[in-house]
Amino acid sequence: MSRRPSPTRDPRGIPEATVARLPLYLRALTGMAERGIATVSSEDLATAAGVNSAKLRKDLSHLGSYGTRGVGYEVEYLVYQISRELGLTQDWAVAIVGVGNLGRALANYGGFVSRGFRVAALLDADPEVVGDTIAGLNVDHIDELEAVIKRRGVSIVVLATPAAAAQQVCDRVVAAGVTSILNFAPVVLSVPDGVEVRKVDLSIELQILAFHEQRKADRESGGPVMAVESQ
Amino acid sequence: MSRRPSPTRDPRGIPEATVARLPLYLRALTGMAERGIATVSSEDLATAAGVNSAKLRKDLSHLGSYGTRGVGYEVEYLVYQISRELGLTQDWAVAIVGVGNLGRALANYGGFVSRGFRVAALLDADPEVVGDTIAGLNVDHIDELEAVIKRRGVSIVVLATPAAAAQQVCDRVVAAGVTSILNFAPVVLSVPDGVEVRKVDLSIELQILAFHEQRKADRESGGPVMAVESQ
DNA sequence: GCGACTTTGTGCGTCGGTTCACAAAGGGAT
DNA sequence: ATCCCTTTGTGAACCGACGCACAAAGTCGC
Repeated sequence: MSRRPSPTRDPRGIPEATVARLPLYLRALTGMAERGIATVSSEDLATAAGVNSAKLRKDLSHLGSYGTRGVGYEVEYLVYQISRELGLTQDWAVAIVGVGNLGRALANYGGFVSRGFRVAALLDADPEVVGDTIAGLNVDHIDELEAVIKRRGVSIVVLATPAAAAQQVCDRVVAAGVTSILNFAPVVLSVPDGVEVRKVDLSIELQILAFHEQRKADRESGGPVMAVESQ
Repeated sequence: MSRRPSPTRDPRGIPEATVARLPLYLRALTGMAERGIATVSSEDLATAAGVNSAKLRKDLSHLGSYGTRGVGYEVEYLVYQISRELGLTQDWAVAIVGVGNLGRALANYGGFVSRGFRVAALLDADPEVVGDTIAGLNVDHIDELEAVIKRRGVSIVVLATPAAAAQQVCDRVVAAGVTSILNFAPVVLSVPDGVEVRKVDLSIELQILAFHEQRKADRESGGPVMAVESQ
């Protein structure tokens, strides 16, 4: 299903890995623009973004041919092109569901709303917090979910609920027509095709770090003696 | 440098992609254990974790041969094996640097400390918050960074500082001997080899969602009609 | 004790992504 | 106007990861 022709790539089909890096390039570029830098080479931009320069050039080549050989890329122009490609020239109404510690932090997080995004609604089930004003926004009751989504044109929902509530809220959000979800709850959400879920899981990140940390510790103590291990 | 023999894989060399999924399996398994499930098939566990069953079996096979053909995996035993592999049988002291909205949320986040992790220190530069008690922990001044890390045996640092301070704090943390960092600041940290940095970037996740959202919108409106665009 | 059934562990083809290395393209100096 | 120098854009080899499909292995019922 939805097989791709494969030999000829869809001209607008930007690889997922590239999409994930474009925001990185954008951030580096806006920093440069603010410092008054007019043009930049792939080498310099790659260094600033922490990637390989060949990768950067290939990534940018998927958007079009926006560089000038022998010179580099015009910073302002590239900022515009990447912004447009990422859909940041329009602004997106974001709703945050779950106003616990994390939801509150997200609502107040400045860089979050930086470019193209606007927190348009806060929702929670706890009567204790409903009606409160956080980051200049009133907290609505979760019963209003569907109405709020429609009325304020919310197209991206951030889930910061307890794990137990996440799937249920997710279902309602999807039923209300939302197709982009950023999930902070530690559960695997199941959604129909066509709905994009991205997951941020602090606990998993820590566990991955612990794995590598343990590995290093093992290598140091038992390593040199029984120097087996990948040799 | 550090070339791998490649044909014969290091027996302890677990693929990075696998490591990233182990915490997912672990979470599903602990849930099952709590519900009193004794054994589970790769099919069921895979469904619970939201992955393909072949992938799950291959992942687990990297840890050893812990299943029984015709039966499945013993839940408790597998929990132990994965925990051990991830290094969760010991506990890790974590320091959170930057006690703004996000740092505060992290300090209070329950699931964060779930298994094997313990928030051992909070640090900040702002005299206003230094001395406060958050989540039962005193906030120390950033000047104490090196001393606190040594004294409390911190091996993982969470950076929740403003972007401008992140690299500087990172350098100090690394100089103090820490080799595992979880970075929430929207900057590309540069660290020496051997230091593991994982990055959580809310803004980037949103931008990726916006890209796909715009794509869907394009496809619906202009897609079928003027399907040209770069053709 | 044996046969049928279930489920694991894995060999192998495939695919997306990364990197190298270079030809093509443009700018600036003379 | 021409040549040299810089930097882009990309062909092609390489590499890890994914998923199919199946043989090996072990259990349960009779």
